[in-house]
Amino acid sequence: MSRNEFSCDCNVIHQEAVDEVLQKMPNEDTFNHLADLFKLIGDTTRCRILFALDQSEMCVCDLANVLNMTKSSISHQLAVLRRSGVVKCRKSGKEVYYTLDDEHIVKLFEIGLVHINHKG
Amino acid sequence: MSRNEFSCDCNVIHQEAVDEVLQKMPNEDTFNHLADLFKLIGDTTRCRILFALDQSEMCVCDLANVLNMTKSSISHQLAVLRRSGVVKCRKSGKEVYYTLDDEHIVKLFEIGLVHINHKG
DNA sequence: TTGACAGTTGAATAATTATTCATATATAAT
DNA sequence: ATTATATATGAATAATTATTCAACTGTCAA
Repeated sequence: MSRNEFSCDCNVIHQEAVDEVLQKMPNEDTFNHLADLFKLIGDTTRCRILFALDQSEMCVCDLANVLNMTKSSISHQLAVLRRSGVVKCRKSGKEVYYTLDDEHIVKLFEIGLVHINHKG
Repeated sequence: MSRNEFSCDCNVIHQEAVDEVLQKMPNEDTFNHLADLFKLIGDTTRCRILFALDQSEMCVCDLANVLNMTKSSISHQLAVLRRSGVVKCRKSGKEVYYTLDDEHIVKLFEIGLVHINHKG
């Protein structure tokens, strides 16, 4: 199936290395999920929302004030984050309160921040 | 400056929480760099290239075969990764060999993989 | 020197997506 | 009931970007 139809336009130069790496490569789904996760936090607005929610539970208006953006923008991004399962919300009166619902996000941020300090 | 011109279209509901979070928020540049880092690895092709290079030094043709994509595609993405300083290359004869040049990338992948296994 | 191969790169195309705008819903207050 | 507020959401717009295609450079071999 996947290995029988070739899209690459060149020959293998180091067959051993290629075979060895091919064996260790995770499947397509894994890479798609991995890329989706990083894509999710690869946006300034979502980064800031998640960072804020890591400090404190917040409603949409508070987030809009912290980020200095419209409620609509924030709400759209919160919907994305909610669909991906990294934040959860509870309703109380007119307001909807959001919290971070994923332990790994903060760890990724920590390593990311170390990375930034190491480079320019 | 940044706090005097308001783009948000609502009032603060919880002033204390907002102030506290605002104090702890990193600056704009930090979030931009952080988002750029995650954007960099938030692409299936680049994920696979980086994963492959973590296993073994490889030339462009080998990578094209491992990923089953054209040399041109791979080369374009390698250029992106090179500009961001996460891979480096050495030339030998006709070939150009790429290696991973960033300790943090692998750590981010590890956490990402744990994340995937925890969720769907 | 000619041809083949490895790799790069600019331009074009296609796809994705963040924000805005307008509107809709639900809750609270008057 | 009516009005104001908090939030959500669909559609449109604008910006970003991954891949393809074509052309180019540099290296090796004959």
